[in-house]
Amino acid sequence: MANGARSGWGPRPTLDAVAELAGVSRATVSRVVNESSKVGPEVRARVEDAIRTLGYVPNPVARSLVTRRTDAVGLVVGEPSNMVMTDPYLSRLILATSRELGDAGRQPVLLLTGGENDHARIAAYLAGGHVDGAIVLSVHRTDPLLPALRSLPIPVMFGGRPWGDDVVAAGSIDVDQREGARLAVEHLVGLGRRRIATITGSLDQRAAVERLDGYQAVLAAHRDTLGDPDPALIAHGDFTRAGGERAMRELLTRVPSLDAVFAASDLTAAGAIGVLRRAGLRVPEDVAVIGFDDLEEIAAWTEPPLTTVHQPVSAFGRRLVAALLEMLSGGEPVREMLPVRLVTRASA
Amino acid sequence: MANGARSGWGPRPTLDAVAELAGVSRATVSRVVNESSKVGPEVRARVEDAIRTLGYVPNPVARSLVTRRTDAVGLVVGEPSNMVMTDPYLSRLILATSRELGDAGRQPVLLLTGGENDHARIAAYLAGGHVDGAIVLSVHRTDPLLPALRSLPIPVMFGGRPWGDDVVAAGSIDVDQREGARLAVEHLVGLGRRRIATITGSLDQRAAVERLDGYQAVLAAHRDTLGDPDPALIAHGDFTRAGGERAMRELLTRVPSLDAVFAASDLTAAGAIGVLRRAGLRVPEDVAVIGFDDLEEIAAWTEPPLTTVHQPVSAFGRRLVAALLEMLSGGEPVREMLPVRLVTRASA
DNA sequence: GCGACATGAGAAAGCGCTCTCTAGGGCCTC
DNA sequence: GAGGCCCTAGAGAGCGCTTTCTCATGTCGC
Repeated sequence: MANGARSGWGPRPTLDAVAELAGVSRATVSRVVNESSKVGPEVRARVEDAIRTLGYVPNPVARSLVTRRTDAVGLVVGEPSNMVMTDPYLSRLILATSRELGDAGRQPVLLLTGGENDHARIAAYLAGGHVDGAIVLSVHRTDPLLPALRSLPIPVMFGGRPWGDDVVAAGSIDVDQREGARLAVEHLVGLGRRRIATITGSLDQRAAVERLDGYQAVLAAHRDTLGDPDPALIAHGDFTRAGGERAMRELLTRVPSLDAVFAASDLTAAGAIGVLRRAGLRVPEDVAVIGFDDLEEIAAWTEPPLTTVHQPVSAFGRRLVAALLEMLSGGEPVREMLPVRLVTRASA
Repeated sequence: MANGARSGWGPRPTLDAVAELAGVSRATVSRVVNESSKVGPEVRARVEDAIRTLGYVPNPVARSLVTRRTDAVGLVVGEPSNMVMTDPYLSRLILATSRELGDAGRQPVLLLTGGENDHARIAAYLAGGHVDGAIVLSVHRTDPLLPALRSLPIPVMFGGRPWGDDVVAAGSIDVDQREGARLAVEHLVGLGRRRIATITGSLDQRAAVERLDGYQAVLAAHRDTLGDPDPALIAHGDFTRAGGERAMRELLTRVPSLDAVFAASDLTAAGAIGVLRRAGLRVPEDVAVIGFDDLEEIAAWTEPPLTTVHQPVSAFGRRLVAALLEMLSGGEPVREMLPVRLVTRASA
């Protein structure tokens, strides 16, 4: 009925049907389906025949009612209402993780937070036994889902450490954001740049804060040559291109003499480069620019190609899934930091 | 056990527990949970109390075993092995559809085809009663999943008409690809351009073929002013930026005199513009360029901003979901074509 | 050649929920 | 004031599967 009235959508054959056709008991069919070794070759063949002629497919719902597992994993994506689409890095991470789950025989169930009462629905979904565990990507500090995630009755892995992860009995994998920022800014210092600005990401995401931290750490470390850090060199973006443009314009107004910019994302960097060029400044001659992410679609195609901090997207997804699987089989929550590296192209 | 040994992951309270605490029968609790009207206010209150103190959450698995519905919908994305990430249009469509499903109280289950035996796993998943219906996006002609999709025991909606949709008992929504191409190329003709080239998308996707069709139709219609269509003006891309660059270089070699390009995607157009400018050609003065998709992140940020065919992403998702819901409640499969429009910016 | 033992297959008890069917009041009607 | 109704709540039968427990074989050792 829920399936409507179309032909071909009828009820599917059950275990009993197969059992009857094969002249065995339900239990035996179940054993065959689940590849238990305790079935004689002849009986097994008979059952397999029956399965084939009936086109039997086990009902996963009935199965998971008794096995208490669904082989599905929630993929929760914190989405600041309108912006998830805009972030190619996040898209890639989602897909990498999702593929990784598929390879592990787990069905990824994508859950986007963002709508009105979404977080309630999602929390209920997660708590309701629909999935064996969850992987959470890109939660924002203000996400109303966050409290619920802390007390979920299933294992949870965070991609990117959540705020206050010290109290969460969940694992997390993160890219070494601080180190990435450090590499980038050190590179700029090494290039002889003296007035190094930065455009941050949305500071309600921890990654943005840590990239800013890394930037500030380098500046502090080179206080002798660079002088006291100038707050005017910090402009706030939001990881987007438009945000990068806006911030770059601000910076240019405030500190026309700047000679380098460390942007919190490739998109931001691309926006910044656009503004710089339109302002008649040459990249990298007048202003060196470094991004963060190393997204093929962007970094390699800016003019000039972008020097940027490479984030290991596939490895990220892989580790996330591996760690969750460990937790699912009783292991302790994993905390891990993935290395980054600087990819030097033409922009710095 | 599947949940490991961590505290707090224990068994959840069942309907019986609630019933016992409230001093009523299971049936009554079920009625309260499902908001049946047949429960007296006093009893209802008692049950609600019990639910609250126990923190009861219904087990969806058990429920759907009897109701025969899961309230989940499969979101199948045909992924040419490595490339889904690269297509921002597809990402947006996925997310729009997914959000739309969420708003309709249906849980989107993202299924990416692409891996080795993925199609078998996915077909089994879809046929296995995990979801009530499916929405299929971006299937390629050679996708091994396609045959399986044709004979699924559940309602299916295709986003973008699949190859040979005439024989599929499924619905489809598509953007009017031909018309979009027609608008674009007519615009170029109207601008007085005479040697109008095109860069196609992957021709194993129907959208690419139809955009090419539209292009050819306009050229044929203007044969009197444009002369006989020149096959050298058609170069093959794959919707990506790199593909656009490659194709543009070919075109420039083959037909240096071209004065306009219709690209099958914004990404492709962006690539083409890059090549043109590096070749010392001005856009749009020397060569006018039109894209397809109208993705904010790209179209508005090329230099010059891109004239392009706008695809209604949100409406696409909305209609797709609405049509599937209709089928789920017994309606006939919907076939529909969404209108497109040309967005004129600076590149043509 | 008899008991001890694997080994393969069946019977049956659920998993947690929904939903029909049934029973018991209270209230209305005549 | 008795019969009939409606309304509420309980009993119980499954949904399709897994899994223990049990039993009937066939096999081996001594």
